[in-house]
Amino acid sequence: MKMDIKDLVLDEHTAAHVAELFRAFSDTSRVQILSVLVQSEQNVGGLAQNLGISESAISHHLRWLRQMRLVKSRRQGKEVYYLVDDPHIIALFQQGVDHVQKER
Amino acid sequence: MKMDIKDLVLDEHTAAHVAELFRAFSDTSRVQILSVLVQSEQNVGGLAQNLGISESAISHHLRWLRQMRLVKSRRQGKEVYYLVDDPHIIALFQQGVDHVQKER
DNA sequence: TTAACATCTGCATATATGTTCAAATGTTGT
DNA sequence: ACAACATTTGAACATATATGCAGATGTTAA
Repeated sequence: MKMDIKDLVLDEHTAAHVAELFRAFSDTSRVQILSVLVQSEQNVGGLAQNLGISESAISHHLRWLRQMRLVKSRRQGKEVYYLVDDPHIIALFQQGVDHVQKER
Repeated sequence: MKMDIKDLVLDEHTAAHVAELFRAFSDTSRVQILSVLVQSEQNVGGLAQNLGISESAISHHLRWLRQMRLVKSRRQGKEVYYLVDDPHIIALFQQGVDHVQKER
């Protein structure tokens, strides 16, 4: 029997989801945000202050990450704390960071 | 001594590189292309035919991936064969695919 | 050198995306 | 209820990105 290339290709629907997942890590600001949230819980203002990005921009990114279910949020008083708690996501992200840092 | 959040944040330069790496996997067409090239060598025409994407579009993507050093190319006659041969990249990609496929 | 085929390239363009701004919403303490 | 603070939201805008098209380049066989 013969091996068909089409059997190797991800169907478009799955591929779109994979692309969407990786898109979460494809922006400099989001990478910086996630580099914190994979290690410790943090609120919007704290992130904005430490990353030098506006609170609004941070919030937009977090909304996106929340809709993708990549971060969890918890309100404590006026503040909302975010974190990444999925070990697979953390591992995936860290692997990308490691690969970049190994290249020098 | 106290733990500063700034110590957790990836510097902008590194973050930009990480984002760039993940951007390679952040487009549906590229994901489909890579889903083949992580498993077997393939040429431009073959990819175009099996993915239903124009040869020009495929070539544009491959140029990008080549510049990122994520794929290797080898010319055999008129055809140019591409593949992904870095085990870390393959693992990273596969991990993303696995995560999506586990979610159903 | 031609012809035929495969791939690549630059440009144009439509769409997607990140950020800012201003205003809205939510929360706490007075 | 009000003021003060934190976060969210939607609209507008500027930039980035994917793709098609037309032509250029590379390769082989005659």
